[in-house]
Amino acid sequence: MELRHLRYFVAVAGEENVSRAARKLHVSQPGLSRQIRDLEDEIGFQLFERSAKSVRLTEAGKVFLGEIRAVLQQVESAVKNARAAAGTGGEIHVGYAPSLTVQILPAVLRKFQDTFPKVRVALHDLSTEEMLARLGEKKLQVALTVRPPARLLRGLRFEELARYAMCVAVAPKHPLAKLKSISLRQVSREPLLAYSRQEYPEYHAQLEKIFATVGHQPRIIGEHDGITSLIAAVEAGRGLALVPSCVSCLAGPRLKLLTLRPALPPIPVGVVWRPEARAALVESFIACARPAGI
Amino acid sequence: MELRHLRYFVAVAGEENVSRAARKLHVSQPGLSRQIRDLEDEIGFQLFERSAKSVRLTEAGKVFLGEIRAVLQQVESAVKNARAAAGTGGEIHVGYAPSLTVQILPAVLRKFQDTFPKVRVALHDLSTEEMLARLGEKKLQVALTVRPPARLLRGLRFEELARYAMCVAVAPKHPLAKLKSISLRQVSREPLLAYSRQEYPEYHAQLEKIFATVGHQPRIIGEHDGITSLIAAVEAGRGLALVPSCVSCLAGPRLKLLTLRPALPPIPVGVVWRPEARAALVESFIACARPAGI
DNA sequence: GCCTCACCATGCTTTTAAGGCATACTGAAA
DNA sequence: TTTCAGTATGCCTTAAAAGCATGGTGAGGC
Repeated sequence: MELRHLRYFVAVAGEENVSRAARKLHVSQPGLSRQIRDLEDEIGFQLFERSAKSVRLTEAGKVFLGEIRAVLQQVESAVKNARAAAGTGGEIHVGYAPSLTVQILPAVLRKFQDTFPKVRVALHDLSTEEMLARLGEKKLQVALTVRPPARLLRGLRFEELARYAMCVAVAPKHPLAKLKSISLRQVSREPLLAYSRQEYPEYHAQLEKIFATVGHQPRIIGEHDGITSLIAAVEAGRGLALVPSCVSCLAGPRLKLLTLRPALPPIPVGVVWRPEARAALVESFIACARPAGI
Repeated sequence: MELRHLRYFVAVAGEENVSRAARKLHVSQPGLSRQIRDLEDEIGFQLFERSAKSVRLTEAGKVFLGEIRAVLQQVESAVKNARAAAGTGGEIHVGYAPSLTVQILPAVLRKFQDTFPKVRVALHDLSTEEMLARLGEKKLQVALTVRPPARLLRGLRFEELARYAMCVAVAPKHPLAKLKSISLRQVSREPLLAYSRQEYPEYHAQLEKIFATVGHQPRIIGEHDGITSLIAAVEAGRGLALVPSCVSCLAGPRLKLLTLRPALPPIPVGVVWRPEARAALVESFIACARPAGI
C-alpha cells in the first residue's frame, strides 16, 4: 500500500465516479480503476460496490475514507511542522508574466502563503522564453505564463489555468471607444502600440500572424517594456493595443476594452514546471494555482 | 512521497544506520540510501546529518519521525477499523509442519490473533511439498516449514525464523540415555524410528544422505505418520529417532535428546509465501512471525 | 424495444522508478 | 598505514504503474 493508493481512493470516493476522479488526478481511467482494485486486494475487503454504471462506497469504505483523509492531512502537517523545525521555511522561485497573470497570481500567492507563511516566494518578471530557460537551469521552480509551444517545453509540463480573449484597448475618449466590438481590419488601419520587440519577440510574431489574415500589417507607433507603460500610452490616446481581456483588472476605467469580431483564439495561461522535480513546495504551489473546483 | 519512503525513513531513523536498516527492510543499502535522499529532495529539507560513517537525525528529522510514526500507525488502524466494519474479519490459510514449528507457531498465532481477533486462521498440517503446491494454487497464503530447496520455491519467498540442531531422541530408560552426545556411527548401529516414507520423502532422503557419510545405513524398524506417534514409539524404547531439537518442547521429559557429535548442519525453519500477493493480512502474519528484534 | 451514451473493466504496450550489484569514497580505529 | 564499517554513485535489471484501445453493461431517450 502506498500513499498513491490512498490519494486515489480519496479522490474516487469523493467523486463516486472513477472517470471523473481520473480526470482530476490527471491519470487514465483504467489506471485508476486498477489501482483501486489493487488496494482492495491488498487490504482484503471491498471499498466500493461496483455497477457497470457507477461505484459506491461500502460501509467499510466509508470508515476507511474518514481515517485515510486524516492520514493524508497528517502527512501534510508532518512535512509542514518538520519544515518549520528545520528553520528554513524554504524558498520557491516563481516566474510570471505580469499582464497575463494579474487575476491569477494574487489569489495563488494568498492561498500559498496562507499554508506556508514561512516560505519565501521570489517573483521574477520574465519573458516566456526566459522562464523556460530558467526552469531548465533550475533557477525557477514554477512559472505562470502563456502556454508555450510544445517544442519549447522539452520535458517541462504545462497546465492551463485560464484563457483570456484577445481585446483591443482604447482610451475612453478615443472615437472608437463607442464601439462594442471591432474588426481586425479596422484595427489594422489604426496606429498600434505594442510590447517591445526585444523583450517580447513572441508577442510580435503573434501580431504579424494575426494581421496576415487581413492582409494588412498595422503601423506600430510605439513599443513598451511593460504593461504599465503600455496602458499609460493607450490611455493618453496615442493608439490602440491588442491585449488579453484580463488587463481590464489592471487598467480599470482608464481603458476601454473592445471585443474583436471575429474573435481570435483565446490565450491559454497556466503554470509550467519540471515534472521530475517532485518537490513538495512546488506541488503545493501548483495545487494553490488550480481553480478550486478541480 | 509514498508510504515506502516514510517506512524507510522510520527504519533508518530507528537504526541511525542505513546499512542495518537496509538489512531489516530486506533491501539493498544503496537503494535505501537513494530513497531517503529522494524523500529529502521532495520535502525540501534535510532529515539526516550525514557523515561518511553514520547518519543522525536533524531536529527537523526528529519532528518528522514522531509525526510519521503516528501516520503509519494510523494507516494500520484505518485498515483494521475498516475491516471490522466490513464484517468479514477475513481469513488466512496457514500450512505448518507440526514438529518443526512447535516453538514458533503458538507465539505467532498468539501475536497475530491479538491484533486481528476477528480473522479466522485455518491451520493445515501438510508436507513441505504439499505446502508449496498449495501456495502456488493460492489455497494457502503462508506456510511455516523447513527451508525448501531453491528449485522448488519457483517464485515463492522464504524467510528463516529459526534453526534447530539435529538430535537423537531416546527413551530416558534406554542404555544410551546416559550419554551426553552420540556419534552418527553409533546411531547407525541402533534400530531407528522414522517418519513415514510416503508422507515425508524428503526426511528419508535426508537420512540416507546423512548416513552415507559414515558408510552404513541404519535399520529403520518403524515409520510413523506424525511426531506424536514417533515420540510414543521412542518413549516405548523401540529405538532411536533423529529429530530437530525443538521436539523437546513437545516431548518434555518423555524423551532424552542427545546432541550429535560432530553436529549435523542445523535445520532452517521459516515462513514461505507468495511475494506478489501483497495482502495486508499475510504481511502482518509474517511480521508476527519474525522474532521481535528484527 | 432498440439505440445511444456514460461508465467501468481488461489486455496489451510503454514508460517510469525502484532495486540490486559493483565500486568509489570517507573517516575512525587498530 | 592499513583495515574496516559505513555511505554514496553509476549502471543495469526488473517490477509496477500509466496509457491506449477496446469490450462489456446498465440507464435513459426515442
